[in-house]
Amino acid sequence: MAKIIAMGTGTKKDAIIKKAAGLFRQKGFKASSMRELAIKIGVEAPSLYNHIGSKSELLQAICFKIANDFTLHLQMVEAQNVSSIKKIEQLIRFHIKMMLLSFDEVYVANHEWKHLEDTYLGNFLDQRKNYESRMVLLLKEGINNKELKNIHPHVAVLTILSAVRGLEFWQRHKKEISIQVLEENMVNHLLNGLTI
Amino acid sequence: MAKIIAMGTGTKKDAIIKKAAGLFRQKGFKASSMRELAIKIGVEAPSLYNHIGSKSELLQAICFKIANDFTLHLQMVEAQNVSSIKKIEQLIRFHIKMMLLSFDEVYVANHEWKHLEDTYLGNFLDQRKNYESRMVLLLKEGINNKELKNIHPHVAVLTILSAVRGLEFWQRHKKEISIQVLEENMVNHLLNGLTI
DNA sequence: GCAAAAAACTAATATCCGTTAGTTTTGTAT
DNA sequence: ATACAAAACTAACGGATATTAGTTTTTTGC
Repeated sequence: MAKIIAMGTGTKKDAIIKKAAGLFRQKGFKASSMRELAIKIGVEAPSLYNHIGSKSELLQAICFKIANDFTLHLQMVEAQNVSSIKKIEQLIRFHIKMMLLSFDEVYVANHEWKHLEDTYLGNFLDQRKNYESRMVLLLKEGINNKELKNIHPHVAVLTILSAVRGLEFWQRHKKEISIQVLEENMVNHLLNGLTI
Repeated sequence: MAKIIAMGTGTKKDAIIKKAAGLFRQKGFKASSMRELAIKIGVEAPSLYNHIGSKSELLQAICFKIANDFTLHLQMVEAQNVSSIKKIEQLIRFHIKMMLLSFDEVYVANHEWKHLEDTYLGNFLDQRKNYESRMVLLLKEGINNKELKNIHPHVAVLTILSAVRGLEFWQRHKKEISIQVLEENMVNHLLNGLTI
């Protein structure tokens, strides 16, 4: 019947992964069936296997693409010669942008990584842990430089990462709040607090 | 074989719900099977149906119990005659306590509500929305009273709720960080920020 | 101790799932 | 036009799932 790849660039596999991200986000990995995915693409389920190896492979592709994006960005920020506070601000803004530009993928990486196969699961969690640790280092640096209060850096990282992750709920309020307002408010809140 | 209810108070159904919360948190609702749950309880799967109506009912019980706890607490706080900032602080501390004391249940309510049946799903989301709105009102009150900066109250609520929800990750760092340190740091961060 | 009720068990059903096998259609390069 | 490759299709399989029916065991109240 119809060809999978509609137009533009990117392989057919990429098109499937993109649709899978949308489906997995909406229904969850386990509750998403290959038959459903096939319908979304306009094809019978077995036809998908001409392009992909397995359902699991789709989840892997999504999770590791996102993990890689964040790791690469962190590397770039670390190499800069600016204040710790500027570095942290950049990380926050990048998280916000990623959540807005690659919502489905980030959401899936955040929520469905549990269902990665064991070997990939370990790898994924290691990458997360590593990212977190390096972010703690940045916070410690800021505390030592007296740029930041003497807070518990690990808790602060937890708070920041959780807050930006929560932007997934912002999708509900898209119409009421612009990206700019959102970004400035959240950065300001996380860095400077609520109190006067 | 063995009887389901081991000891102490609470009906047999309660015992099943409690174990279900643990299983659903660990594996996710869809990936959790009634057979697995039965094993955890030490019984054959069909025996569960002497005490519960369906798998879905378990999820409903968990989600609405938690939603109710939060709504009741909010009601109590609203009725108090204290500053807005004190009220918000109480909410934050309650979220932290709930996350630590009823981890499985809160986690499931936060992550698995998607799989509620349609009629319950709407009800659940309404309750969440209502909670959020009333929290926004508290923030607005604080801004009007000049207790708080002139931030966007909706974004601030989003940030706070996301940050406390992120305490689920704290389970990984239980040994390194005490509850008290965690609570004081997070409250301070969310209210007063990181910068000096 | 005995009857009634509660709760366990075994067996089975219908449904859905990811995936494979084998075949046919479609697209492409000469 | 034709041969080859890519990608679609249909049919089907083996396994897992929630749940029901029917039966037996266990507990409880007197």
